[in-house]
Amino acid sequence: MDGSNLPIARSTLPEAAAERLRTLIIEGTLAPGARLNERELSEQLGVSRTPLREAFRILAGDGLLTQLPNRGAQVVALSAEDVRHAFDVMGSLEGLAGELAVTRVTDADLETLRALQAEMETAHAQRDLPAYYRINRAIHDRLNAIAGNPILTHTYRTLNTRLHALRFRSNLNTAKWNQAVAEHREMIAALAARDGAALRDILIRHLRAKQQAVLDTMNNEKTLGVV
Amino acid sequence: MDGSNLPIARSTLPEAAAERLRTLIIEGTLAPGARLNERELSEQLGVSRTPLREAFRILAGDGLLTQLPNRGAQVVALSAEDVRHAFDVMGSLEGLAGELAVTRVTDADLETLRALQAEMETAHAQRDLPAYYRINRAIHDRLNAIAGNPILTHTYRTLNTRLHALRFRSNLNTAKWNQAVAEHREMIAALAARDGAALRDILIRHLRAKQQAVLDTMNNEKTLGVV
DNA sequence: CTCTGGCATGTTGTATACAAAATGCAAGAG
DNA sequence: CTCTTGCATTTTGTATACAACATGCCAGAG
Repeated sequence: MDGSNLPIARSTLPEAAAERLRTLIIEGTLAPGARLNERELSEQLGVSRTPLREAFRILAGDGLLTQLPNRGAQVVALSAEDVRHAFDVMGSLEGLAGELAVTRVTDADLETLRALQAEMETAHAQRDLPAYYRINRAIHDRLNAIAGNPILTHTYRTLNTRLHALRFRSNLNTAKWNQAVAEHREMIAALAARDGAALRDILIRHLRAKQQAVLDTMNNEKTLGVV
Repeated sequence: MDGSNLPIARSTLPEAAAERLRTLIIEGTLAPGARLNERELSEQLGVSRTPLREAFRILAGDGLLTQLPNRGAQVVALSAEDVRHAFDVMGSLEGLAGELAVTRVTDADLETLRALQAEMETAHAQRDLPAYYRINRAIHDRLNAIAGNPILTHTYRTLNTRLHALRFRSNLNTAKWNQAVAEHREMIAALAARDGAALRDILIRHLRAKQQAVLDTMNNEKTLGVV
């Protein structure tokens, strides 16, 4: 047999339910702080309580739910402080990704990234925010892949998922957006130059700006009473 | 009511079972790669399969187990490559802890750390390895606490737990041990001087040495056929 | 002898029933 | 009117029964 054994993603009910709930949480359908009734949810999802409870455990491991004994599961509500902390950690991790990527990047990788960068510039010029987000994520995923450290990727992705619900709502003013796109250009330049320290600095700066944007949005919403 | 509401650690069966299994895995009673039979384990632990399966999900979230659909749970076996990756990430995280600690450390903190350092020197002089490990862990936990970032602490601790089983077996030759103690001295000096960059460098170097020790041990055991 | 197919057995996946705990409400005391 | 106390109801926790799937063995064909 050759190496082309495609795994066929057979999923179990707990995983499927967890995936579904994850989406509902990130999209905000299940709001932060909401308590999840097992019977009710199990009926809505069409599964029994047993696999649903396993799904809860999965999501608790992801940091999307908290579970209190005899009091059920609850969607995590991140405080501004939590966001600060999470971004600090993500910055460090992405900085490491940059340092590692520099030691492993190939010309083909750079080609791919430059293509993505071009797409990003187009999306930026056309003020296409959804496309921008999509490409942005693709670039950062790519960088993580080049770094070649699965544990790093997994850790980063988990933290990122927790923040995803918030970032969905982060507003990007023109100045910040311009800045972000410029930073992406710098990133690719540093990577091409194999300058790990520079890439690390840019990535940390880049993430700090994102952090600030999210915090500003949170603060705004709080002031306006949106949440 | 005053603020002294002690939480009373009421634990549920899944958490208790997970804790128990965690210990068994770290101590090596449940060896890496071992498959866990649900019925058998549930009888041994005196719980039914339902809470045990939730325990499996918890441990899978910690990265101590892998679960395959219809094929049960299995203790994770870390490859040398995995260890390398995990230590790289831990280094980055501990480096961040150092940078953050520098901005928040108090004189009282330094006093505590110096006391621990003195204990460590004693343990080192007396060649008391268990005591050394205990104090070493206390110092690193302390540093994380000073950094004041719960998400960082949690992420670090999770990774650390995964590696714990391995470090239990890492042999420390005299030269490496001397080096490690000296690095601890440097750490405290950098922290006292509030020199974040220096502290970060020391911590990363420190962890890289530990990484090498663990990898050497793994390699030895493999050569000798211990595992 | 080797390989395939199918059956018996064991193991995991899911649903459900029952037990235990928490919650909300209402009645009564202060 | 407010606070406490006990009960009814709801909700979560655990055990168990049954279904679906995987595994290993054996028989029979080639």
